[in-house]
Amino acid sequence: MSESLRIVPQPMRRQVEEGLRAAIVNGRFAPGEHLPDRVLCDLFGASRSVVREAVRLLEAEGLVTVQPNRGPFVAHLSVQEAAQVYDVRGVLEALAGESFARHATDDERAELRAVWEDLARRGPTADREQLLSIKRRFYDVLLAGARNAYVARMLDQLLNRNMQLRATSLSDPGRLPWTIKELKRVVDAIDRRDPDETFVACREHVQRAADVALRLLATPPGRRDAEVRP
Amino acid sequence: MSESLRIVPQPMRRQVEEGLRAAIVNGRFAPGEHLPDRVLCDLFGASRSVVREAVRLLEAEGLVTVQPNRGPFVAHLSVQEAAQVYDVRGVLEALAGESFARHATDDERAELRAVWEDLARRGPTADREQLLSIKRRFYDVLLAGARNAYVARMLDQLLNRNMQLRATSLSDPGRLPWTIKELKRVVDAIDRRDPDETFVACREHVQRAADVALRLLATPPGRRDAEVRP
DNA sequence: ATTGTCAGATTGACTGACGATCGATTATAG
DNA sequence: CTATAATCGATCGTCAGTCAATCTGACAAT
Repeated sequence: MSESLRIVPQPMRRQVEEGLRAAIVNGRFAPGEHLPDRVLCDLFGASRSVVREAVRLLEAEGLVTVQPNRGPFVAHLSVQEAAQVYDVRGVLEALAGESFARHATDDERAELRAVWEDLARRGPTADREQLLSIKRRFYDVLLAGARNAYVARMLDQLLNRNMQLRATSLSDPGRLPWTIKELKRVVDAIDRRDPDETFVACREHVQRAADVALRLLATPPGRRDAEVRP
Repeated sequence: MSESLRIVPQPMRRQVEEGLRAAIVNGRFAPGEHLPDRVLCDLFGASRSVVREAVRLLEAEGLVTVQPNRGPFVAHLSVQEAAQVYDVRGVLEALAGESFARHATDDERAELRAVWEDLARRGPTADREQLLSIKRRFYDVLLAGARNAYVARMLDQLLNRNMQLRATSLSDPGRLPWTIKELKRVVDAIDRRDPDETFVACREHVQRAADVALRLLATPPGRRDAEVRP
C-alpha cells in the first residue's frame, strides 16, 4: 500500500467543509438551527461561493437540509430516523466484518485482535476520549481489511450522523463490558474464518448499541438513570 | 400518503444537477471524461457558480471525482469497485426486504405481489424499457413499505452507480426467468412474514445479478455470447 | 533525450450586484 | 378586537467579472 507523497494544499473549500461538519457533528450547532451563508462566511472567513459549495456536500451527506429560498439548516434527527440509521449501520458493519473475515491478511487479523485486547485491558480505566480513540481504531482496522472502499465511505457518513446523536445527548456509561463481549464474539468469529458468524455478530453488536441509545433518546432528558441494562 | 400540491419551481441548480446526473448515468459522458466548468456552463446555459455547486453534489454521490486543480471527471467504475457496489447493494436491499416483511401493510404486500405477477406475465414479451419500468416499480413499492428513508436514499445512489455500469456495457438478456424465480422467493417469504428468509432471498438475488454482470464486465467486450448461465 | 521555459487554458477563490422569495411586522378594514 | 392586507428587511438564487495559482503542451536549449 504505497502512499503518494504528493503534497496537496488543502483547498479552502475542504477546510470549510470539514470545519462545518465538525461543528455539526460535535453539536456546536443545534439540530434545526439556521445557518445563513452570511454567518458562515464570516465564521470561516470565506466567500459565499466556497461556503455554498461546502454546504452542498454536507447536504448530500445528510448533515444539513436546504429549504428552498430559506437556506441551510442543521439536519434534525428524529428517534425514528435514528433507528433507521442504526439499521443501515448494522448491515453495513456486518458486511464489513464478513468481508474482513474473507479477505483480511493474517497480520490484519492479528492487529484487530490486538486492538480488541487493548480495549478489554485499558478500556475500563480509560476516559471518554481514549475510549473513542480505541473504538475508532477498531473500525479503521476493520474497514481497511474489508477491502471495500464503498462500505467504508458509507459507514463514515453514517458514523457522522450517529456522532451527532451522541453529542447532543447520550453516552454509553455501563455498556462497555457488553461492548467488549460483543466484539470478542466478532474477533473470535474472524479468527475462525467464519464470515457468516462474523456477519451476525457484527449486526447484533450494532443492534444492542442501538437499543441502548434509542432507549436513552426516547426517555425525555430529565430523570435519566445511570443503570442501563442491555 | 398525501403529497403537497404546492408547486415549487425547480431551481436552476437542480436542473443542472439532474441533467448532469442523467447524462452520466445514461453514458452520454464516458467514464473518465473530463468535464471543464466552461463546457458544462454553455451546455446547460448556467453560470459557473451553479455548475460548480451541482458538481459538488454529484461528487458526494460518487458520480464524479474532482482532482485538485484539474477539475471534475466522470467517475470510473472498475470491476473491483463494481463488485463492492454490488456487495453493498446486496445488504441494503436485504435490509429493505426484511424491513418490508416486518412493517408493510397488507395492501403493500398485495401490491408487491401484483407487481411481481406483472413481471412474470408481461416480462417475457416486454422490451427493455418496459422491463426496467416494472423492475423500478418493484423497488419503489418495496422501499415505500420498508419504512426506512435512509436505506432508500442510499439505494438510490447505488442504483445510479449501477445504471452507469449497465449503460456502458451490459444488459441481462437470458436472466429474466431467473430474476422472476428469485423475486418470487422474495415475495413468498414476505407473504409468509418471514423477515430472515426475505433477507437472504434479497441478498442472494442481488448476488446472482452481480455474478452475471461482473462476468460480462470481465470478458473483454468482443465476443460475448448470448448464453448466460447463472 | 532530458531539461528548461513560456503561453494558453483551467481551476480556486473573491467580489459586487440584481431580482425573487420568505417571515415578520405593521397597517388597515370589518 | 380580530382578521386580512400591505410593507419591509433579511436571505436566497443567480450572474458576471476579476485575479492569482496551477496545469498542459509545445518549443527551445543543453
